[in-house]
Amino acid sequence: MDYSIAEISKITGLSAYTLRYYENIGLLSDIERDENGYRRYADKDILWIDFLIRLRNTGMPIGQMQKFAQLRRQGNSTAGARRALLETHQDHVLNEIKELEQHAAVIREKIVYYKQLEEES
Amino acid sequence: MDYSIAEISKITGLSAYTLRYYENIGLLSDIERDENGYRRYADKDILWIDFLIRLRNTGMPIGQMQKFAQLRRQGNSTAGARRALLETHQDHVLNEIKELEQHAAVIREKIVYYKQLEEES
DNA sequence: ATGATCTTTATAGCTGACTCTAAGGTACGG
DNA sequence: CCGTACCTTAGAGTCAGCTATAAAGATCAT
Repeated sequence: MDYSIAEISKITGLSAYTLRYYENIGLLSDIERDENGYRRYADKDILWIDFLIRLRNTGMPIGQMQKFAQLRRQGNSTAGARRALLETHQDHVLNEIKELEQHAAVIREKIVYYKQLEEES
Repeated sequence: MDYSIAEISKITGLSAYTLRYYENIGLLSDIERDENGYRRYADKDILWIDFLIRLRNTGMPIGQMQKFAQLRRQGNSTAGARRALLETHQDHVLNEIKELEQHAAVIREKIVYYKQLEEES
């Protein structure tokens, strides 16, 4: 199975613009082309794009994603480096979750404070 | 006690540029001036700046912070509106925490996968 | 009283991450 | 063979959120 850029856009939620952009900056590579030069995406590309989206959604900057994509292109021998990169990122994510929880607690206090203000007025 | 912009920058971690910028866009208001026109920040300003930082760190866009700051300037009668705004934001934050946890779980699986790859190679 | 080190304003520039435009090629229904 | 609906590229534009520059005034140590 392969897909046009419009189909992949629908499937992944990334715009066609963004898909081309990601390819330009090296996040996507080896995307097949049909006889007219149109991109044809494969199922494995969808998996990879979904993973990129996951990294993005956890706040990984594009520079690091590029590093990761580059290691991936270099084959299995870079598995260690890729794991290390992911573990560092994982630490960031877990840390961010903790911080968000603390912030959320303070915001909750503030909400309680406003409720009191409303009752008094 | 009052503080120069350089001191407040150190205390809050925001650059002097950012402090002036926040004042320009209405996030900070009624900052005192000394006889030379230099800004003099009060302790209440520090509390407010810290709260702004908290909102920022939980991903609140500046536009919403402006809305919040505007309500605050209008006095106690807006407590309800401010509480509502915070509650909506709180929902976003809690949701984001949930999503981050899910993403973190998938990244963990990926890390395990790379560990296997390394052992096989 | 001079140089270094603050501060002020207005305005320009930067970074990250897209998002769109222009100019053109391809496909396909009527 | 015309319209329109895709697709291509290179490059320009946008947006949020700062960050820096320029020109000038104030403070302070030597």
